[in-house]
Parts: sequence; structure tokens; C-alpha cells
Amino acid sequence: MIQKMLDYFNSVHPMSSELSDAVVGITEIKDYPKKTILLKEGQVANHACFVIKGLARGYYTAGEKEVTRLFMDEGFIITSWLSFYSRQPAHEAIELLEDCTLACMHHDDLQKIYAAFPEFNILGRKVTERFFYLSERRSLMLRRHTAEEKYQMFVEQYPTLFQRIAQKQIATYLGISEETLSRVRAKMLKKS
Amino acid sequence: MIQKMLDYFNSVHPMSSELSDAVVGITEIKDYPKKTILLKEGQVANHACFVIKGLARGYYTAGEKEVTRLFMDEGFIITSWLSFYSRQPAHEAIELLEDCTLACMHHDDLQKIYAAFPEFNILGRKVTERFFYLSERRSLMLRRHTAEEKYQMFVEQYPTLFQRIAQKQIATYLGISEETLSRVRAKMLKKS
DNA sequence: TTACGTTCTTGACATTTGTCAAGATTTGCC
DNA sequence: GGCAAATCTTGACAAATGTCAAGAACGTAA
Repeated sequence: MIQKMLDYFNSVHPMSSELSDAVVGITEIKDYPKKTILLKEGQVANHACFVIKGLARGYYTAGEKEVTRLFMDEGFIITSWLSFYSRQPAHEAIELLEDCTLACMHHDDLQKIYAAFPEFNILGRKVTERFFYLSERRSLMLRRHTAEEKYQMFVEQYPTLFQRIAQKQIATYLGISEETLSRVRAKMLKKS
Repeated sequence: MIQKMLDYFNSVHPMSSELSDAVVGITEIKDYPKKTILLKEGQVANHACFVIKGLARGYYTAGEKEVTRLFMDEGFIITSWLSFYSRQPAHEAIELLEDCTLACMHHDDLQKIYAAFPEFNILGRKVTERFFYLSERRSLMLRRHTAEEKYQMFVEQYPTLFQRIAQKQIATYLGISEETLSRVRAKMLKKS
């Protein structure tokens, strides 16, 4: 189980076996059922959880409505990075959309490893860069595009994911209304 | 001059005097005139430049139009992070909006410091985290808000900056047309 | 199976924003 | 100062998207 996470870390930056052991030492494998709220708005994100199996979403509430900011599936690390890094209350919540198996690390334990193994900071930096990259890519996708373009990009970028997610959540993710998404889909079906 | 950069680095993570000297050793202070293109789309970003004085913008071209992704002023580090770290061609260009004084470090020299001073990786990681944080915050601001809300947030968040930047660039940054921005401003003036 | 709640679709209409075009204002430069 | 270029403003209209409301389709549990 935990091997999936180690494989991922090693692919980012190879770890010595001592470092690897230390990482395993602070990692806890947990199963959570669908609909679990892993993090509430206003809480500090103390854990970073590698997704071994399952799917989650990060969202925030604006007025009455929930706006989905991102989806996190296998190979992703679940946390509110803003909160996890800054130690400030999160502005977003995290909800599991499917039953999940997660490999969780506590912030403080992670800091100890950063201190004990300076080279782990290279890995930390690269993981951060990777999520930075994904975040920027999402942000770019949402900028200056029509509803139709955004949905097409979403389907192309996440060909398996979009079938696992309710449309109203895809809609808030894309920043369009549920109805508009429905119409876009109808229009695309006609064409093909 | 270079002290401003050292102060910033030390505030992120304290540096030993040896490390500090090594950083100074690879840093070059340069003056560039307004309108200089520091990085073109398709080039690899070889430098990371701390802004001592001045202002720049990162943008990409979508079809005919330029879309401004971010502004970088004093205390910011100018580069395309994605390109700088991945050594891949950048998807964005960087243009100076004012005459600038920059403290520039070359990617390869920086790598040597990472190797010689493992603890510098801590600083590198934290700087990356900080820019990730700023990126996410920008991304949030642009989501699900009206033109008026976005402009108000921009003014509040960058009270000094918005007076230094042409409106059409603020408009592309906010993802709205120049005309809409102009109307929003007119409307806000009336109210106050 | 039925009954219920949720999700998805569709129509009518309102609102926001974009586009095009013209004119006003500001800026840079000789 | 005065001209040219760039920037900003304003109006009229078009396009995209949102909102409200109703009904269809789907999944789930008794």
C-alpha cells in the first residue's frame, strides 16, 4: 500500500533507505468512507495525505453556494496547501467523493524529517513545484475561455475523472452554472 | 542594494555567513530599461531575478491577445518558475513595465549552491511554497466573481500597484475587457 | 415494485459582459 | 508648445451565461 507513495516520492527525487524508513515511520494508512469531511473551512490543515485509492474535492463556500476548486484522485496529495504551509486556517474544505485509502503525514512530523534530512527538502521543493504547476494549469484553463472550451479541456485532461463526478460539481469547478454545462453537453452530443 | 535580497532570504530562512557570501558570489546586479523583454515564450528561463526596484508582468498570448498572468514588483522574484525548475521552454513571457534594478542568479550557479549547502534547500523549498501560495491566492480571486468585485479586490490587495499599471493590462489580468473595467471604475467613482 | 429524493435537462427571460466604433484625454517626444 | 501615438471613456448593440421554474430521468431504500 504505502509502496505507491514511496514509488511516487522516488520518482520525484530518489530517497536513501534511511530517509525512506523515516518517511514510512511518520505515515499512517487510513480508510475513510465516502462523504467524510477531511478538512473544514476555518481549520488548520495538519495533514498531507497521499491518495492510494479514491477521489476527493476541495471547495469553498461563497455565499450560499459551494465552489469546487479542485479534484484529487490517485497519486494526488490531499491537503490545503495554503493552510498546511502557512499554518493559518484554511479557506477551503475537503470532502471525499468516494471511499478512500490515504497515506497521511502530520505537518510537525514532516518538519522533523525536513530538519533531519536536508536532502528531503529537495523532494519537498519538487513536490511543491509539481502541485504549483498543476495549480497554475488549472488556473490557466479557467481564464478567458468559454463554457464549451472549458468543458472540453476538462474532459480531455481528465478522461476518466469526469465520469466519476457529479455534473453540478464539475460545473462549479469550471465556474459555470449547472444548466449551462448541461446545455454544452447536449450541444456536444449532437455534433458527434 | 543586494542587501534587500539577503534580508528577504534571511526572513524566509536564516543563512550562515558562508552561505550568504556564496549567494552574493553568484548574484549580478543589473539595470534594465522599461519595456525590456526578460523572457520570451518558448525560451528556457535561466535566471531568477529578485526585484530591487521596478515592476514587471508575466503574460502569455492567446490567439491575438496578451493575457497578463501576474505582476511582479519590489521583493518579488522574476522568473517563470515552471521553466526555471523543469528546464523546459516557458509558456509565458516577461516584460518590464518600469526601469528595473534586478539581482539575478543563474540556474546552474544556484544548483551549485544547493549542492554545496544542503540547508539552502530549505530556503528554496520555502520560497517555492511562498510563490505557490501567492499563485493560489491570485487564482482564488479570479474565480466566480463579478468584474466589479475583482477590481475592488485588486485595488485592496495592491493599493500602490494599481496606480502604476495601465488599465488594459489590469483588465487582461482580471479576465475582463478594457471597456468593462473602465465602466466599473466610473461606477465606483460615482458611489464615493 | 413503488415512492422518494437527487440529479439532470429544457424553456423563457434577465443580466452581465464583450465587441465595435467614435471621440476625449493623456503621454511621450521633437 | 504642439503633434502623434497610446490610453481611456462612452454609447449602441450582440453574445454568452445566469436565474428561475418545471418536468424527466435516475438511483436508492423500504
